[in-house]
Amino acid sequence: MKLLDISEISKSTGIAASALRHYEDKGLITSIGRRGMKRLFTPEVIDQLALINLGKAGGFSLDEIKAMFGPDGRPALSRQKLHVRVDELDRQIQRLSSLRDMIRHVAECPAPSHMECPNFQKLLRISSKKSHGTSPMTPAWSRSKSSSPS
Amino acid sequence: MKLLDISEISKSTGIAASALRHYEDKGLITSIGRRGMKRLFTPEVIDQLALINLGKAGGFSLDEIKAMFGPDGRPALSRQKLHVRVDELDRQIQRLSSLRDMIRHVAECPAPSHMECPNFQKLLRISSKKSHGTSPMTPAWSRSKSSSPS
DNA sequence: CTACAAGCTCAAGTCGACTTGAGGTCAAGA
DNA sequence: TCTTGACCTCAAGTCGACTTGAGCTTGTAG
Repeated sequence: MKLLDISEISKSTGIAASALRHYEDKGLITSIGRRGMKRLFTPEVIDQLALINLGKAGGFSLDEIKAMFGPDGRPALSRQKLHVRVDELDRQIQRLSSLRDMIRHVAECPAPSHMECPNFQKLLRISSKKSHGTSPMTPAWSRSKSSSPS
Repeated sequence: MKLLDISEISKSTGIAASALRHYEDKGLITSIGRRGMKRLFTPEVIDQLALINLGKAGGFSLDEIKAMFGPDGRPALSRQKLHVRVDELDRQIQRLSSLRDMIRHVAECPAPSHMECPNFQKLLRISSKKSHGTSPMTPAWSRSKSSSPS
């Protein structure tokens, strides 16, 4: 089984070496040794990193991701808590769908100010209701860099 | 039309007064005047705040939200750009759905380490493929405080 | 009239997830 | 053997979205 050094991992995942070190510091991934001073990883970490990316895309913090599927591959959370996550995600998906519908509406509605459009108002009210379910979730997967098509 | 002061807005929306000031500083909402030194808002801002919350839930930065539906209610982005947002949201929804399925799987699969479960592997590969579409989106609506049911 | 709770401003701090920089180490090729 | 370039560590910096704190102002209840 070929062992990979940090730059190979970085190249094949697109994740910066500094970030990989950071992940190791935080215990999300593990290097299985060193060649000289350089870290060596098994190809397996590539999958783990895919999982980490997915978790991040889902808005979970590194600590949470670690708790859900640790570097050893064993979930450190109870079934119960995982199901809570699942429900949170379902709500989040609902919210995103609402938002998408509203943005689509904004893009298409000819009203000068969308706040005056009864249709828009309706969408807004609906989405407000929905979020009043159970969750105090206050997310924002901040895009910091990248994206932003001028 | 009754004018509201900052604490009334705060109470009815659950958003901290400091955050409301922050939003005004950034130009997301506008107070229509002062009573003495105290800001006065029209009830309309409550809707705007609902919209802001939705945008945040969608992972947009305050600047982006401002660009999409400004404090005056006029979208400052072209239809084109809004549609790009819509597509981004669709992809994000896909990602979240994948993640939800995987977490659900982790919660239910009896395998000692989910990475060894072919089923899980499959889910992971599928979700990796999907995100290789068009987007460089690297989100994470960090939960910082709140939530975390012990 | 005076006290006070509630607001205000402005600067500085916080939190998570990294990035950047300075200075050190080492395996491998010329 | 010497050089080099890839990697290392550790501390400090950055970014967004607020929060906190210090010190000031003011409408209103007593």
